[in-house]
Amino acid sequence: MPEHRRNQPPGIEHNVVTPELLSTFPILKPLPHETLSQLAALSTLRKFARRGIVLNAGVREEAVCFLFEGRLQGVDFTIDGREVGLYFVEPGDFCGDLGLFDHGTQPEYVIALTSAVTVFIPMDSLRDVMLKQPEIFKVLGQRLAARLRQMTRQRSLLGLPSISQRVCCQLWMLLEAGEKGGRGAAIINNPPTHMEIAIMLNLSRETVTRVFQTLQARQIVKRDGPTCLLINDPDTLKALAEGGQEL
Amino acid sequence: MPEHRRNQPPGIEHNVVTPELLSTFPILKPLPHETLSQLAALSTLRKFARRGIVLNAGVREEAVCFLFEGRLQGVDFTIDGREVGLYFVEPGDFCGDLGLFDHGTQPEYVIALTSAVTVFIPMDSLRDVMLKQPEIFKVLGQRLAARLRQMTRQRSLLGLPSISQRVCCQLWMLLEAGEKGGRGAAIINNPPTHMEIAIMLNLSRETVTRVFQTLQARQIVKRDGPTCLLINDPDTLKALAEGGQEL
DNA sequence: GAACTCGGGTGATTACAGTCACACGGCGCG
DNA sequence: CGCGCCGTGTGACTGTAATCACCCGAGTTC
Repeated sequence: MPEHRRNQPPGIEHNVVTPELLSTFPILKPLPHETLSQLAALSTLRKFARRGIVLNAGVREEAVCFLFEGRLQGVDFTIDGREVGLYFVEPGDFCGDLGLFDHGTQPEYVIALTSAVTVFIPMDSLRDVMLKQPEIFKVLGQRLAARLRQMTRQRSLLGLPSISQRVCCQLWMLLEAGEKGGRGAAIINNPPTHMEIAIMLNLSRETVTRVFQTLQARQIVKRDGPTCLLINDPDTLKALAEGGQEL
Repeated sequence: MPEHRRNQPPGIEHNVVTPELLSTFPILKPLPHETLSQLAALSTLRKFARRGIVLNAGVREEAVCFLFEGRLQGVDFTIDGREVGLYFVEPGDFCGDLGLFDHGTQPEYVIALTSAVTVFIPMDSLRDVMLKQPEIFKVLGQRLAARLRQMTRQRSLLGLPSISQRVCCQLWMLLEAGEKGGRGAAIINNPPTHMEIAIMLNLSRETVTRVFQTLQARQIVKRDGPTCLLINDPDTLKALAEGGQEL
């Protein structure tokens, strides 16, 4: 089969994982080409439809999931079936890496928020690589630490008694995570739906909608099509998030 | 100075950190004696009164804190000053280790719930040791993973709509963490105060008290002095925690 | 032993977010 | 095309947990 090198996704169109594809992920980039080739040979490319289940909770997942395209969300379910939003996974990032460290089961579900293209790298192989390459080990440790930091922040969000403050704080965090456009206005691309925000903040969907209504009425944010949320007035949003101002 | 080897705490009475003291911590135990001696020479023994601040949030802590005696709690504060309970630290465990991985600042406060005896080991030295001893690195990674798992569980607790279920779930987790006495009855030693439970569950102290009142009235739990909580009926508690039964 | 603090216990009141019910527009799909 | 789903928008109602105010007893400290 002749290998056409197209512009962006190497190997994608044939559902084949190439070393080049793997090297698009920042964590894997420093690895020698040979190692990448070995990993690539063992890896599988998997596509998911919206709402598809990428990783199952409670089972020992046998692979780490690297996201190439789309957007994933880590979610958990309470005993009574309520959905709880934990974190988002953006392209270039990965999830399901906890087992690398402790051989345990996957603690939470990961689902596709949009249709998504992922690469599954077998956990054992990746662990071998990681233990042999202290650099990778270090970076993975850093990522783990970052996850913990993020969870701690999110947890303290939930402590906020004011509901609108919670929503504004979450918006603010989304803004920080994404590109922070120039002063005076910013954009959140592909913002989470009201429902997705709601489960991250322990709120009902309606409550989130009502907060957004108020924010829009006060011209602080503005919808710009279904894939874009304009933040007209980041300063006020920040003030609201920090409690310096009431909604 | 003649060295008296007393029964339990080696060096404690003189505020000196000995290699023996360090080796009482499971993570450090596998280290060669020489390494322990080097670490011990750099470490300091610090005692804290109840409510004392062990680690500060937002600053780059220069040492990892190992708990020898007492009980610590990781707490965060919301922007409006509300306290949020994150986790407990029991003797033999440690905290403030996140910076080992990413050189970042301490994300949350750690305070002493009781008077406490701790050993502070300089972060740089410990990091050197960890990078040289892959075994230790691995164990530290496991601990980090465990923290993440625990936070995820705790987070899903917060999603429970029923307040009493939340409290029962938390009690159940405390039971699992501690010794699980024989069938039919169990004990939680030094249980958290109502206030401490409340901030972990995003509840008010009064609400926790009321739930406890109901639990006691139904003979499911029973106070046994200020330092001991008897779980008379773990099965019912479990049912309540899992929502199989209403309170 | 008085004066504290701290943990726990209780009632009355009330704000407020959840729930339910329904309506509407866009979009994919048979 | 019509159909149904999904994300959003809105009103009415209501349960419920926070808040406030207070009390009590047990330890500490001076």
